[in-house]
Amino acid sequence: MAKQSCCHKKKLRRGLWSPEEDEKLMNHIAKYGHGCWSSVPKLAGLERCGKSCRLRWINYLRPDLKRGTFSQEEEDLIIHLHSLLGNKWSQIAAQLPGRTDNEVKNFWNSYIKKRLRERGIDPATHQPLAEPGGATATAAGACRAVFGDVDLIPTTTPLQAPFADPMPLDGVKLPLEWPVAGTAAPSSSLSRSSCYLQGGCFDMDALHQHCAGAVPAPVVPSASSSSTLTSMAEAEHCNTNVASAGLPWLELGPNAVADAGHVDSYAGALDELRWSEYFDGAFQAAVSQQGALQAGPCVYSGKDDVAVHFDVHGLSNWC
DNA sequence: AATCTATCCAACCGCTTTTAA
DNA sequence: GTTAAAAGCGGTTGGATAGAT
Repeated sequence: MAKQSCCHKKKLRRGLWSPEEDEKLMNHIAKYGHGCWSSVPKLAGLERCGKSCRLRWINYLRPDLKRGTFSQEEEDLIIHLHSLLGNKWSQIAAQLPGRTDNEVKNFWNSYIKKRLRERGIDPATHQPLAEPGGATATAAGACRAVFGDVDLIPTTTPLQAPFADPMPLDGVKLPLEWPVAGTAAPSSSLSRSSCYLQGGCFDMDALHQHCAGAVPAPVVPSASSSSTLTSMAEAEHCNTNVASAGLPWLELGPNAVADAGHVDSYAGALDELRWSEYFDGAFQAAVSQQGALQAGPCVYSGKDDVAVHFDVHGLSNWC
């Protein structure tokens, strides 16, 4: 027997949110925080289930959402993280300040997947698609993802965290003109606000201290916002001057040993490889050039036996 | 102008994990 | 240790809209 959702059980309202509902929810959270989500609809005067309220807040009403089109950097980062993490949308979104897992997932499914296929890359495996009559690249787990053996190496310019100034909950005034269904939030009201309701955001103060050369402060990872990786990138930005021949904030490097000099030591052409090149076909050339280096079928793998254990939170150990 | 098709994305569903009693 | 509730997550659906015919 199919289980009915909580909304069905209680005959609650479903579907798109009206501006009035949005306003009720925003007003409630601005005043009291969300607390226990299951009690929010009742307290806010909404005929919705708590789950629906939570989703609406996380995916649309949260003041720290960026919205709008994804930048090239964001796109590249999503692809890279997907190659490492798979469909862990929440973890991927956590590295993209102001983006939600739902947004990233939709972007992936509607745009990136298609684009990768156009470039002859299997979005599921990040390997070249099988050529008709040619060798398949996905031979039964013979290889990890295309970027399976590389690490994210934060370099000179991290993705910009959109909120420089933490906004404490006390006294928070959410602009009521934003966002209503179908309208984009005015950037002025969103870009510098960071909602710390329920302690759900990363600690920019700690980050700034970190950047200023203070004792590295633990940056609290959070599912609702950017966490360690971005923080790491920013820290790197502040403390070191890592030459970046590729993306300004990201380089490819070997996975196994994340030592300071590993970029230089990474074999041949890979250390100059950029995502744009990857998409523009140079990727294919790099594959052929690297052919002699690679014993296995992995396109980017120079160390076939080194398993990848990518732990986003573990990246804090890099500091 | 009308209809069809493709695309995008907000929201839902159901499962898993975490937390509290 | 057990159980129930809450929260989190990823997959999927369906409505709105843009573009093509």
